[in-house]
Amino acid sequence: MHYYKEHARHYVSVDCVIFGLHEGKLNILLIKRRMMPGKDKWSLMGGFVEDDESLDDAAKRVLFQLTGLENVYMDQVGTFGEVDRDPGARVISVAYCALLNFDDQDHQRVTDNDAHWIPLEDMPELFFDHPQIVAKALEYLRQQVNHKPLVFQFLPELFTLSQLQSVYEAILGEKLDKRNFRKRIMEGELLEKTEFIDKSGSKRGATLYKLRIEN
Amino acid sequence: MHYYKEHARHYVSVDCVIFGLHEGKLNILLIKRRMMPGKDKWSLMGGFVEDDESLDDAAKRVLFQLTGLENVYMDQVGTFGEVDRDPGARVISVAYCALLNFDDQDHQRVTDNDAHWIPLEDMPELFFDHPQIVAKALEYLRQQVNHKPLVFQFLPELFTLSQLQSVYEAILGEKLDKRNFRKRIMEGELLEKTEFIDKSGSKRGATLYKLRIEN
DNA sequence: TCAAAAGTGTTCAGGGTACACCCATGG
DNA sequence: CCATGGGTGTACCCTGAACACTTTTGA
Repeated sequence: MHYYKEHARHYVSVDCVIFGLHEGKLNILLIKRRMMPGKDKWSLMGGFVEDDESLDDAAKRVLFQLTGLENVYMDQVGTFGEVDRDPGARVISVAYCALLNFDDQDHQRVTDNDAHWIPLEDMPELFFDHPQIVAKALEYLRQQVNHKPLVFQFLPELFTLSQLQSVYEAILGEKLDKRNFRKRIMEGELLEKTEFIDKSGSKRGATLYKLRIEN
Repeated sequence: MHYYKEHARHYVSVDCVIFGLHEGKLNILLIKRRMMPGKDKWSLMGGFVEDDESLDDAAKRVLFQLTGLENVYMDQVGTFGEVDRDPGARVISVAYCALLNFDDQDHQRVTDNDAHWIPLEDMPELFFDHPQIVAKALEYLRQQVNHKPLVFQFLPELFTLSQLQSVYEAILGEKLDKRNFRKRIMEGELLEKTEFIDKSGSKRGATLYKLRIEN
């Protein structure tokens, strides 16, 4: 069983593109790196994959460290392995995207990690190949949003149709027609009207909906 | 710069799901493993990522070793990192799919590697998590085939519309209507009629087409 | 009473699907 | 002359897009 030993071993990391919706805009959670290489530069939250954890577990751990959240929706979006992508050492990075409800996060943890929510449109310069990683994650999100029920990850359990529409609009970056949107979303039969009314967004009040079957 | 050293390093491999079209069916190139673990079992062709090569380069190298082909269309389809996925050692595997023209391969190399083309529908039991890798690659192929001009990778430079249609049918696993297919494919304006006629498939002969602009 | 968001239907166009026959040729 | 694959057009349906007014109520 000497076969494996002939070969190189590599640092493997996970990098998380964490999406959240804040003030009607799609935001990404970025950190200021506190260590070299890239100290004080903006980057994605990442971490190394250790011996006893799968890639998915590593991604969950990293997300938990930063936000205090578990059971968050995550998907692998690609793996980045250029030899020189990290100037400090050869690191192969598996990128994940995470979708979370902005209000659920543990703000203390986020602050402690020097992390900040940045609207997509104000994206600063990022370290390494992180711009490509973000681009890939965003492409993934936009492509999947019409095929999988991803949008609900951004919302609380109960939500109004207007809120739901604004999530779509934030992700796709375009305004949608209200009547067409409601017709389409209702045909899906994913939603269930509740008895509750949200009066926070309007004087008249809007019906709150929930997902019909959990997930 | 001691930061990296605290962390584990891992074997990283690439595994290639190599698709080709043979006798009207979608085939995958599989090998009988010649070494432990998994000796004499069917598996995908893979190889370890070395220090001086990117993931993409490693995938190209593996494909070249097996088929003698360069400049083959390849895409990354996912990364598999369960701790115990390889019983011999922890190996994180980046999966690629490759699409190639069956007739271009170097048969000698293929034979030397104990590789065999197997129709998708006759897939044998595969080692490790290779069944999931194949499933992911196939899902990717089917999803992308209507968005990217992947199908031409399976064909020679000149091809008939019937050949093109049979590629779609093999990938999607269903028969298509000839008139609708031709109408749709012609509206795309990707194809250019040539002066050449292929008499090998029929007595009447069929017009040969090529891609309008290279790739 | 008015501003601000909620809620609600119809029309039209374009794309996708279903469908059947003649053509050219080699054997 | 006939078997085989090559090549062609039309009718229908359904999905997706455009579009405007009424309702409710807190301030």
